[in-house]
Amino acid sequence: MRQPTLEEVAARAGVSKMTASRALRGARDVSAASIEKVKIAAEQLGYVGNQLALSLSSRRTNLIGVVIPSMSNIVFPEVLGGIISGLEGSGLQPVFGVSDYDLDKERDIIRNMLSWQPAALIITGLDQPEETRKLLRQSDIPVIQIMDLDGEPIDFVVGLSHTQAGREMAEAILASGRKRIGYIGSAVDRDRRAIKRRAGFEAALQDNGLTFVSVETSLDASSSRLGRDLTERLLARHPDLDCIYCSNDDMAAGSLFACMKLGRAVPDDILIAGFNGLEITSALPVRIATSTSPRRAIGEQAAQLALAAMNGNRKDLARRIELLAEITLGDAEK
Amino acid sequence: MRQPTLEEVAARAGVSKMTASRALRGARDVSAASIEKVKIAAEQLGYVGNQLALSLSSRRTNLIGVVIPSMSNIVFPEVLGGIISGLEGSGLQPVFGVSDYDLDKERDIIRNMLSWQPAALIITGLDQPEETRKLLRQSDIPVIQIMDLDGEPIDFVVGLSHTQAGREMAEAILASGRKRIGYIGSAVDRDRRAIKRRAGFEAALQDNGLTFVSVETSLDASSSRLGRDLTERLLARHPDLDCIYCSNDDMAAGSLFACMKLGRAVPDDILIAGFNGLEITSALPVRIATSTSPRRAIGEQAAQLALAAMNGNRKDLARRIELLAEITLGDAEK
DNA sequence: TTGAAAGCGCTAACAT
DNA sequence: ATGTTAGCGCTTTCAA
Repeated sequence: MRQPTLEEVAARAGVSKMTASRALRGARDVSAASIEKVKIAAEQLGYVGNQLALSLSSRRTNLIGVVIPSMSNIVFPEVLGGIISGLEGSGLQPVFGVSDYDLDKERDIIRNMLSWQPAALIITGLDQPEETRKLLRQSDIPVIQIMDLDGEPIDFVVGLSHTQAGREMAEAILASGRKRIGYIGSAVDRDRRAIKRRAGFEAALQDNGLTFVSVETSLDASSSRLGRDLTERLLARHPDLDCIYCSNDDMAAGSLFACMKLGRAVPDDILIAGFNGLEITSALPVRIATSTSPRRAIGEQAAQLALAAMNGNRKDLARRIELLAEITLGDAEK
Repeated sequence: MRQPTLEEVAARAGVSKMTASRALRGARDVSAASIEKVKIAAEQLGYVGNQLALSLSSRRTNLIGVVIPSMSNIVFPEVLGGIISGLEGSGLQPVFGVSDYDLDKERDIIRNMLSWQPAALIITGLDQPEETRKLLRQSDIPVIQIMDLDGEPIDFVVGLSHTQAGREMAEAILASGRKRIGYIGSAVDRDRRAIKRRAGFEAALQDNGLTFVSVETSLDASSSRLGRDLTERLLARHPDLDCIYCSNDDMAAGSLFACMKLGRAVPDDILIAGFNGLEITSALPVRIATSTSPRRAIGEQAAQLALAAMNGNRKDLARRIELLAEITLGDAEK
């Protein structure tokens, strides 16, 4: 059995398609009697409407395309949560794609999304290759890039500087007197924001005449297990480290667990630092150092920016919205 | 500047709309010369295509609607990952909605999704009220319910019995000799699968003449922080517990952290049990007890079932696919 | 306040 | 191998 169409609703209500359409959309210029009749008919038939026809006809959709690099890192679902909440009540429907940190895949996803004529696009990062940027520029729909800030946005960007976040963490750690610092990294070939944090961190070390004493990295995605394994390897070679900077909090949690197993006192003996301020950092037996990324706020602001760009004048809107990461040394805080 | 249409591509290539359409879709009955001309024209114009028109005209979309209850519990993004992977190469595009465990919100999301004429719908749980079920039955598209197994599916269900998972964990724990068991629960008003696990666990206790010594619950969403706080409260009142069953692994991790802070030996002194088999359980300094839910497999199988139901004969497909949770007592394993 | 006509951009079905 | 016609289900536009 086919879905009933507007035409059938109209027939049953004894009015024209147009009157039925207006009644269902809550237009003003319709008599109360018509509205009543149409609503009843729609209810009886179980009318649902057809967005394909609606959108094709009206030449606009209520779709917002969202592309994130990963689903298995809780940070991105949290950003999505922020986007959903920022879109609440707007009638806009987010559509997601996951790129697996693959820029070619990202381009394909974006191309596919564009064919749905979305009202706006929210994509992660600023490092899209020219081919993708061209696709987006041609489309003429507002593009909001999120999470990063180090680079040039296509239209708008909402994020934070990871280079600076890395630098600030290094400075705080150095200020606490640590000197023999190691690094553990995940997905080192593709997590571009982690690479920026590391670069910022290293730049600050260099300013102080230091470098990482040792580095352990992997191509695997970040996980607490990986953090634990890389830490064990790192400490086996360099037991005298007094700090480990981790590519993110998943890694840092694992790093902490490794230290606990090895009987290393955190943070007195060795300081563990991550990035994101995941919920778990507030429950760990020891508070590690971390920068709390405003990821939910990024999602919300991006959603609101998308709404504003769709409606108002795009030129009037701020191109760059910088949100700050809040740094803490955890239990090593003086 | 408007997006170029197929008509414009055809004109530039010097062929009809239909030939252009066929060429772009890789149809057989088109000359190599036409294909070449059309592809070049499309490339030059930056043609993207319009899925709205395509789907309206062909009366089928490549959309799969997916409704999950939460984004902040990593389990559901992992299911989405499984769905995405199961859909890979099929040309199908998942569209997500998050219900916040709210059945009214879920109904609205489903209604909205139906208006996009999806090829199939994947929704979480079996506990939809009659109104939602009616909506889905009327739509005549395949509905795959996931995660649960305790109840009657609309069309298909892929999941596991949480009642049984709870029962099995209780039996394993009792077999290990524990007798004074407490429970901590999150989102107790809405996490219906956690409620089923608890019920199964309690049923097994009862079979052995036992009950929970004490219970601490909260309306808040599960988190390691909540697990830690509830455990502290529970142990303050009942320091003699020899086991705590937690609503899930996030809670259990927090519970473990609380025990570590309190200097309680896990698992010798007190056994901590959760549910899901989250990645973190493999990195914790102590292995807790947990049931590893096959959540990624559920996503993949649901996706494949959706594909099969769209193409083949729905009647030929298994209505219920049961996947098993793998139980472990962690370091308490004999 | 209501309706009729036209058309959104594409494909199915039927030509040729 | 290619083109023509009709139409998907709705809204826009214009007229009444």
